[in-house]
Amino acid sequence: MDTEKGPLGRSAAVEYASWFKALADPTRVQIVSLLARQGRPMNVGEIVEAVDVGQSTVSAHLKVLAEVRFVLADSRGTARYYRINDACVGCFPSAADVVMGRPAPRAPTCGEPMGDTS
Amino acid sequence: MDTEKGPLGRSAAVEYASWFKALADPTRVQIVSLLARQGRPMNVGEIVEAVDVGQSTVSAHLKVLAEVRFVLADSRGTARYYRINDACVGCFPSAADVVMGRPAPRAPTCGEPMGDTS
DNA sequence: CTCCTGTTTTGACGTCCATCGAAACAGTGG
DNA sequence: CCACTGTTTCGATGGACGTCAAAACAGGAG
Repeated sequence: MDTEKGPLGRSAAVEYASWFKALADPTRVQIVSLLARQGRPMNVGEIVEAVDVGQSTVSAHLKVLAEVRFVLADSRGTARYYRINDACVGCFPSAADVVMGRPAPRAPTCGEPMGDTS
Repeated sequence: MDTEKGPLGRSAAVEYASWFKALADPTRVQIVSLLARQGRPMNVGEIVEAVDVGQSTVSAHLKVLAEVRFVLADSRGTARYYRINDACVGCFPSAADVVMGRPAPRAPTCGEPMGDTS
């Protein structure tokens, strides 16, 4: 459970860093926050209207976020609906706790909702 | 308090992203976690021994972390002691909560411990 | 003043990233 | 089959990042 006083293992640090990196861009923060607050699936066009970058850029960001499982995709017809991964809503702040040297009291376990197990 | 359903304002997103970006590197995650767990000031040499990159690299990372106020520096003699910023221990996970569309129940307010108000 | 130790800064190198416009792809409807 | 709409992928461009070795800086001891 990694309760040592030393540094995080390199592999754990790599994984946590990959999560933070997914949110290391303002546009991606906006997208995730938008999907989390709306709490409903949104298609790419809707998202593009909310953040002021081009549509292909939004698509690229969504790809990044989906690869880390922050968002999940659902194809309906020609459109693609993205929604937030509810597991991450609890899990990601826990990661912040761990890095900050706290126990993670919110999400008991995290399975592997964000791990790159695609 | 930003309780809207729309996206985060661009400026807020930029600020949050800058915090996440500070932890978007494995070595920096290790450093922060090390300082948090040790709970005591450590000089650069100690930190270098815990993470396996060169010393100038550690120094560069510490500079990044200090700019975002994740760590604080204290010069004693020729050595420089870095310690975790306790405000961030509570504040940063709250940021994760906000982005994830949650109220931030842990840190009542955050002053401006990490803001670039230097 | 001169060495020594601990740290930051500089310069360089290779890699990754955000963004855009244009092109390719995929369903849907005429 | 063809047009249309929503989305992804491609190619390019400019900028930022992580890392290192070497050089510059600073405080303390002889």
